[in-house]
Amino acid sequence: MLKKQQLYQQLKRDIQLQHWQPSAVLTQQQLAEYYNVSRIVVRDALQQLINEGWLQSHGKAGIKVSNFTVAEANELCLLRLQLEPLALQLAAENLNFSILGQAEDLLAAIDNNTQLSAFERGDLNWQFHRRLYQECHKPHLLRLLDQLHQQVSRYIGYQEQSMCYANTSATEHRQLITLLRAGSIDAACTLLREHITTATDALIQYLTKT
Amino acid sequence: MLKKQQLYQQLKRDIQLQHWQPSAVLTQQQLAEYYNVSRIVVRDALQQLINEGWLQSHGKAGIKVSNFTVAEANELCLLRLQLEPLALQLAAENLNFSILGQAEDLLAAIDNNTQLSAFERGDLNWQFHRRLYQECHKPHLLRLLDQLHQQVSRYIGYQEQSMCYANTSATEHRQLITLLRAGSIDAACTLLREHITTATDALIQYLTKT
DNA sequence: TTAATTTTAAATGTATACATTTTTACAGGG
DNA sequence: CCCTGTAAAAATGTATACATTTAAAATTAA
Repeated sequence: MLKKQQLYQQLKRDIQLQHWQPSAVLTQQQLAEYYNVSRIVVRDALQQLINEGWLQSHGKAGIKVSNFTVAEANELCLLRLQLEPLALQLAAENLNFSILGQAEDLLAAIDNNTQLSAFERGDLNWQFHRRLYQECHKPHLLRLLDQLHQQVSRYIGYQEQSMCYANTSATEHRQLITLLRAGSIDAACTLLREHITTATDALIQYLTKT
Repeated sequence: MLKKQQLYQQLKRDIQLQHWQPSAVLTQQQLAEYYNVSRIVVRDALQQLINEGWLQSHGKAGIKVSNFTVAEANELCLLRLQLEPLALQLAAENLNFSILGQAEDLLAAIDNNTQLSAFERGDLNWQFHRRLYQECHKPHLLRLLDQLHQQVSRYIGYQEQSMCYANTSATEHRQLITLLRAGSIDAACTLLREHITTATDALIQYLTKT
């Protein structure tokens, strides 16, 4: 595999694990030494991570790890509420039983594996949502949704401890599929909105508690 | 200035001017020779342009210039309709006379300079909208709006010839300011929606005509 | 002639080396 | 003691060189 991609993944993971603390200042050289790759590779990975919001280039002040605020969580929630139901609605007319089945398989993969790490569970979780949205066939909308998900996934290190909402999440996913099968699009969108709000609330509760 | 940024700007401009035709296949080496810089610089600029949707990496098939479709124009319109009025609404409570004045100055800069190129006019146009949206103080929302604008600005080469809607645009801008001054937020949002739709229609009309 | 396989060329990824800018540290004057 | 200006050092931008992969061409066998 490409070293650039390896480092990119590794950096994301290490940020999620809070190995690099928020607002820590990183330099290309540091990282090149630490991960034992050339600075070119580091530069490529950094630019990508900056574009995706994991890092922030404060110009001369160096590169900082983006930190997390309640305000940001609320903003991301607002944007997801604005775009995800839209995607679901547009996708609805293209959702057939085959696709819904694929989505259910992803849910099964989560439930059947009690050993999954928070990261793997988070990935599958998004794959589930994404599989449904995908059928809207709107590349730009999907791109924005992917970006928003990236932002949210930055918090996943925090969520690992506060796993309390995992069960309600699974239930809501099942309900969503049921509604879509029945063709109750509006109800599905409403449920989705609640789902997003619930997840955000759990996260905010955790953030404010610590 | 940084060479990377120079090349980045130049490439965007050349794509807008259709110097590099849509779906043309570019290579790093070609571009490095053509623009007389090292491949490192080209790589950096390309990655950024790929992230912003100007180019598409087809893996082994090389890098292609994104082309334009009516479907894409419609999708971008849909997303703008979803997010721009939201930003305006959120910004509304923070808009004071000073900020509205600054926005009007930008409009004046457009009107007073009949010599402006389509690019410069497009820039100022966006600066006007952006100045208003900015007051929503939602970094992620603003980031998404910037991205959407980037996508739209890719078409500007096409718009240059079809300048017909410039006048109505200027009028709508004035009305928008007036409504905001009067505190008629909802009316302003409605007008904004019409504004976006009008601009998109003009573009689509041009795209389908040729 | 075509299909397959080896060889060759070219493009991209990566590393090292050099240049330019920026930061820091320190010395001397106010 | 602080301020400032200059020298040293470190970090980043850029170029060149090398390595690896991928695409193309050509040669050979069926």
